[in-house]
Amino acid sequence: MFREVSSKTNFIQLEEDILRFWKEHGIFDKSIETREGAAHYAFYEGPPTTNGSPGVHHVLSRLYKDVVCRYKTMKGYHVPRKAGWDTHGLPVELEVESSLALTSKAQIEEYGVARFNEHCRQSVFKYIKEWEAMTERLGCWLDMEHPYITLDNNYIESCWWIIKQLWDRGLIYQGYKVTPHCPRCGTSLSSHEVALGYRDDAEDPSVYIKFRLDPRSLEKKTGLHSLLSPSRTSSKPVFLLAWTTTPWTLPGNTALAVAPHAEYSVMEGDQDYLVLARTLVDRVGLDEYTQAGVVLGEELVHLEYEPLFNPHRFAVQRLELPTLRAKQMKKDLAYPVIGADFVSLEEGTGVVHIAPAFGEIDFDIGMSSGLDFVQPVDLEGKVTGTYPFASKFVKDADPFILDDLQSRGLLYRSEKIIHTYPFCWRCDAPLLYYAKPAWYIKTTAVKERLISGNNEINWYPDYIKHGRFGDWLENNVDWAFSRERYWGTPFNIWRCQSCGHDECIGSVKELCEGFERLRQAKPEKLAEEILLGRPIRNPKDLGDLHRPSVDEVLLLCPHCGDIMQRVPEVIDCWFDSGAMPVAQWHYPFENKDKFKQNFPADFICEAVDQTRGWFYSLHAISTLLFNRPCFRNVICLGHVVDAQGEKMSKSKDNVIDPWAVINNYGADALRWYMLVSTPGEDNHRFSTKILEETIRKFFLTLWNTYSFFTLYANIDRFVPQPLTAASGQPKAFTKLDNWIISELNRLVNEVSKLMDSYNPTAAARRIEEFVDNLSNWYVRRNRRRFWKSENDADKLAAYTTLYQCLVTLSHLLAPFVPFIAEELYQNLVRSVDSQARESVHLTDFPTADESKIDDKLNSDVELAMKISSLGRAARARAGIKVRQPLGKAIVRVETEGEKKALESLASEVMEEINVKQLVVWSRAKEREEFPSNMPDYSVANDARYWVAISTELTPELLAEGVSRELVRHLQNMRRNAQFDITDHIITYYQTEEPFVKQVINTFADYIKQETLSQELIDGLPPEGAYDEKHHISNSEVSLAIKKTNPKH
RNA sequence: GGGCCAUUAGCUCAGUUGGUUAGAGCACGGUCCUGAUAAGACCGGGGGCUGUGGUUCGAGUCCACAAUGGCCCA
Repeated sequence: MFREVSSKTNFIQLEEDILRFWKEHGIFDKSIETREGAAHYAFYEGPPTTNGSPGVHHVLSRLYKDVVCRYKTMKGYHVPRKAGWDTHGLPVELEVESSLALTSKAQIEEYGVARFNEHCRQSVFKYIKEWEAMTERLGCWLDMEHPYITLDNNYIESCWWIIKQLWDRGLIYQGYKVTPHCPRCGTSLSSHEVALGYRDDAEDPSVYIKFRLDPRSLEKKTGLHSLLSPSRTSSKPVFLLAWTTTPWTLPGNTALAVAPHAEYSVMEGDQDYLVLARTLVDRVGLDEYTQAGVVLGEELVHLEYEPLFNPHRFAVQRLELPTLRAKQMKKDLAYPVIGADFVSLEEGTGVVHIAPAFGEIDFDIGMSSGLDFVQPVDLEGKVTGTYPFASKFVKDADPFILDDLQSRGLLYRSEKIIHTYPFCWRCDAPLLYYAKPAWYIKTTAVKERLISGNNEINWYPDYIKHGRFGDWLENNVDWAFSRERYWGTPFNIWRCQSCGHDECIGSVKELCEGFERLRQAKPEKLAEEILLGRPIRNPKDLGDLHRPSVDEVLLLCPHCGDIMQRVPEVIDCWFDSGAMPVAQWHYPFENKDKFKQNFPADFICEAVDQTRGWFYSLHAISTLLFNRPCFRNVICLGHVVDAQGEKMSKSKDNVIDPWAVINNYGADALRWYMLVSTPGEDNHRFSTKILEETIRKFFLTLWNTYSFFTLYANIDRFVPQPLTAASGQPKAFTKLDNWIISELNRLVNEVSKLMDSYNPTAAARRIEEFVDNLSNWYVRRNRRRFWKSENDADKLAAYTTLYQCLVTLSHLLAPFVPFIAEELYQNLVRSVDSQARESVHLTDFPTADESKIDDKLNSDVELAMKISSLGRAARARAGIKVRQPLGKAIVRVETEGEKKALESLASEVMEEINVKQLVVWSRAKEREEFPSNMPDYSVANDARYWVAISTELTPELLAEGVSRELVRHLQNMRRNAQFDITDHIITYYQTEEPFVKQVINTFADYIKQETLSQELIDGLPPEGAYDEKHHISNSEVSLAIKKTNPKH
């Protein structure tokens, strides 16, 4: 016996029970252990950043990972799933900063790095708990008992090892990186944060600055020289006119850029010449000037001009790029004019002011052209040096700078402009693009291998491979992977205080040895440091490798014997996560076998924003270390957006809490909805309305089929037997039995194929289609076989068929909706077979029995459905209820084959459209045209088929119609009276209409059988009977029913 | 500003290598069926495939440009 299944069920309760079952019996562990020794399928978990509670938009990737891994497990693979948590980085720091109400790096240092980092650690673990709870409740199986956590010492040590490998190969160097910098918070912002703070109504100066060309360099250049010679007697100075909205960057100017192929006008005024792009003269509006001539931009290149502010005069260093060595003091300094293709001729003057200390393009061109690097601003945004406007905040310095230039006649014009400018999303300070020291990994050294390795990866969808990801690799630049922050993997470089020598430390052991050498070689140095009040730490006592304690470890410089201390940076958290193939196993310090077994990954899956994030950091590190890609298959998902297609964000207040959804609708419903509604790579619009639709359409249909089965199977005490041997009478199987089994096996094939090509959406949609067919065609057409009273071979065949479908479905559904699949399996399989595996998730994925697939039968039934559909349309057109039997239907099909097919299924079609006779013509043989206006027939057609239904109502047909009418009323009454489905009754009727009485007599057997009536009594019902009055055949009929005791 | 993706009915989505009348579900109106179903069937209204050009005998499918949205990068 099966457990009784109500047609209405509480899915939430069901899921919680199953979660308990899995936990109590360790089903997840078993699903992995039982596959030990089988082919290994390596999965890498992309670690979620644990800086906040999981939202419904985080559910999607968890889901896809789970579905694929569950599928592969059922396919016989050994699929361990180590969880991982990304615990470092700015996102975590920001979360903690806001909780502690800290707003700048200075405040963090004042608060104490040790305490601050401790908060980060706490915060991370708090969110990990939430993630664990949600992951588990969703039914996503992941080994969260043994996760890798990027903050673990072992994890950090593996990262150190990687960096050391690269360091030894000369792939790590220090350079500068221009980042959007918040001067108040003292920190760089990620591009995402920058995007949060754009304002399009920022007011800034819009100023035109005159740069005086060095007369000595003018002598050399013939083009300009000859142009100017007639009036050179008056020795008017020549200026290049440049435009800027950031006057405060002018002290950092070290070059001017022009477009080599553009024309520049030389404009003559009373006092001077101004040079600017010809096409921009009118826009700038040089009314008091006249054009003296035109030169090409390239003729200006290599001219030199006088700096506005010679850094040497204001106690600011002038460095040489790319070496960053300080340059000699020079009084008559001159900077070069250079040619560059980025010079805009749309706005400004066509002469661009270049300050390599500010702006990425400026810095890049500084590096490639060997310009000077002058940094007159500190990290708080204050002007340094001895300028008249020194120590002012840059924006406040602007007017003073302009006054200064004005007084020297170097300001041509000063206006205001409203434009878009980024501000800090937290503190509103204007962001400064600022060149800061940074450490780089020379990924460009392996660029070709990065690209060729990408070709070995299967991307889903495939266009990412040569699109977003491929493009990114083609434009590869070195990876700036250091951060001037606190909570992260400490960068394992120690630098000598005296000679500047750098040493990379590759393990904790090396660190200890280095310290030991210092202690033995220079005990007096150490003592000195301690005397100076400096905390010194022996790495042996280092409980935790994070800042600030790791900063207190000093080492001995092998070159000069002085003390080395760690550089202040921590590592980009993307490096952490990209290191996981190695670091999750603490490789190479332990687990060499585990690493080997799991590298490279067979499968990873994340959202599309990871192309430049985790997908890249994995690929880059793997290529650098092992010269090969580290994942074979990758699903790249779209994002979850709200019902309007807008991004979910706290500020828009459209974030959906997954718990609210799960507690309302259940995890399976959420899973199925997210899988089916939208293909993985598209954006997922999240709508609870459509989620509800999914439940109605799929879950309730499936559930009711299941509930229908258990209801009748229990009544008939059905015992499942192998399909082929249903009571030894395979002939008992009907065409429809064979058909649904054929469809089932086809489904198994298709689902496997789609899952093998990493397409759960298409697979799930196929299942949905099958369930629809099963419920709304197979079960509906075969209902009578289940509820008839004979327990014969035909009935057994029907049970066996439906049972087989449901059981197979439970296996097919297991990866997608693990809860309901388990419920089906436990009740349908485990309850009758104690030898069966403990859980559906420990079973094998079904394989199709090819011999059961009958394509001909599939298309035949499809034709029968089509014809039935047209038949119903024809009836509806005539306005005759389906319940009213009609005499004859004439069908015209195209081919003889179709004719035969339809005739073989004639009984199904006749029953479906309720006619007594079906005549089939094929146009191929019976050539005559199908009569389009047959009297007494109602016709419906589509492009290929015609169906005509006789509308003639004979007294016999009418009588039968009335009998069915009576049956329907009695059935409804049984339901209204809340009789049990198996209750037997006595039926009473009273009517004045002799026709109705006659019908009841004629169809007594039929009525009794359908309504489980033992007797049909013409007369008053006894006390306690349930009665209703109905209009049948234009007369009033009183009906009453009363339960009897069942005979047995 | 650049790159990638998407845009098909009010909503969510299918539409194979370009080929007769562009489909389904939900929603809406009507009719019907039903002792498994919160379901289902039939009819109907509602798109001419975001727009504009092109290639072609033929374009929702191919190409170009544009608009809108999403993502990434500036």
